[in-house]
Amino acid sequence: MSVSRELFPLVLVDIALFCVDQRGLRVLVVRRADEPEKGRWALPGGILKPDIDVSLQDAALRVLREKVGVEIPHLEEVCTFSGPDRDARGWSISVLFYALLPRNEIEAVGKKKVEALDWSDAARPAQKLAFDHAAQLRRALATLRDKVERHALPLHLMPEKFTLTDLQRTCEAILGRELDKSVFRRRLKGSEDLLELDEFERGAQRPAQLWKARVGFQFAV
Amino acid sequence: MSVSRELFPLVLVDIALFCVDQRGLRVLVVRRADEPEKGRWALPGGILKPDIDVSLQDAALRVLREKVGVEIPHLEEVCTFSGPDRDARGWSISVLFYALLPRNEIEAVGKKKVEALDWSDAARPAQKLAFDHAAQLRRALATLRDKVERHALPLHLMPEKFTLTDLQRTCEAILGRELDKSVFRRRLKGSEDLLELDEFERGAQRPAQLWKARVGFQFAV
DNA sequence: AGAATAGTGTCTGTCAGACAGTATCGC
DNA sequence: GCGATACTGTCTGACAGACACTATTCT
Repeated sequence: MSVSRELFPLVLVDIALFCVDQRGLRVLVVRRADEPEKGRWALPGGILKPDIDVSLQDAALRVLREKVGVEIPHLEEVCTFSGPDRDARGWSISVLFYALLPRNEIEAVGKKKVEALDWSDAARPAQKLAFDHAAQLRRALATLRDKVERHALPLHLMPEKFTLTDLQRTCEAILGRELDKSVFRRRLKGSEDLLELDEFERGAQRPAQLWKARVGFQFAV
Repeated sequence: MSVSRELFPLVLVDIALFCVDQRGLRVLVVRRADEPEKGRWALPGGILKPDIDVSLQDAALRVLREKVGVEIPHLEEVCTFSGPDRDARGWSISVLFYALLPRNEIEAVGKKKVEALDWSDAARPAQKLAFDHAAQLRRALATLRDKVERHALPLHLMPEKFTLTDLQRTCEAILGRELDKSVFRRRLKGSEDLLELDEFERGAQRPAQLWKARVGFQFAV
């Protein structure tokens, strides 16, 4: 069966892949290898393939696997972007997701890939992004911030074991502001998703207790 | 230009159109006039038409105009539903929106339309809905409730002039629980979006002061 | 007067912010 | 001991819930 191309929009998925490193909250950007906008920086994205994807979320996971080389533990839909002029190929829809990458997997990103990629400042990306990806990034960041602001714990960004100070620094990186230690820890007392370990991280000063996320925890309020 | 149909998913928009009447929060359902699922009840929806729509939101407004016969003041995206099996026509994407219809425009709905439609209980629809529209309705309702729970005022559902008791009943209908009058009114004191009028609604007992929404108010927290 | 609805006042518990204070490490 | 980091205690103000109270109308 063949139909007119003009009757069907191009369907894409784009992903804002966030991580938190020493510099703060970062987002992955890749240099486009193909037209349109070849050579410019953009959020990783790709065309939906109905023959192999079973859902849009599945397509986003595949794109991350193919272009970035990692399995992502957490992916969430943000919203759609659509219209006749946002992509040179014609009427298009982008379904935007955001994903969270654990701190200990940052190094693995892009290992087997040839395309240039960069971890850019999520709030103020150094690169001018292609398409409407600057707006997409703002929306993804706002959605993520809103969730953490509403007291969801971004445990997907943490390694298996972490200290509460680690977790606080991660939240601060997302929100872009400092949190009060006492308030933060008081809130955590009521969390079902945190498990206390009998281990301590020994560093330069007083050892800090280690915690881990409950298996099957939800990134929710 | 012609391309294989299998490479392009069907792109649809569906809308949960809410109103509040004497019975509570209702959602519009229509009886499908065409295959697939002909004769079954569903949320109003339609196929994106890239030749006339300039965005998905625009497509949703057009569908409401065509199938329901009203201009909707407020439309908001909820999320997408996608996959190969949710529609008999093949791999499909539905972008779900919810819309709010002012109390005084309920009567106008479906006047010039032949298709059967019904205002169904939004929390417990009487009809068994086609496709995955039952899940879509649950998501739309959850999104709307979340917003009102977070103290957004559903002014889009109100007529031009209304009493605070009216507004409270509307919030209660959405949330499915009663609110405390004193708490509700205390909150409204700080609202920038409400304007006091020098008019009163005279009813069976003590007259109630009338209010109106600020022009250009946002349905936000 | 009494019922009904509109609108206000007040007590209380919870929780966030602020910040001081204590504990335990390395040096 | 001293600096640094981990962790706790406490005061306060904002606000939500509960509920009693006053105000104004109709019958």
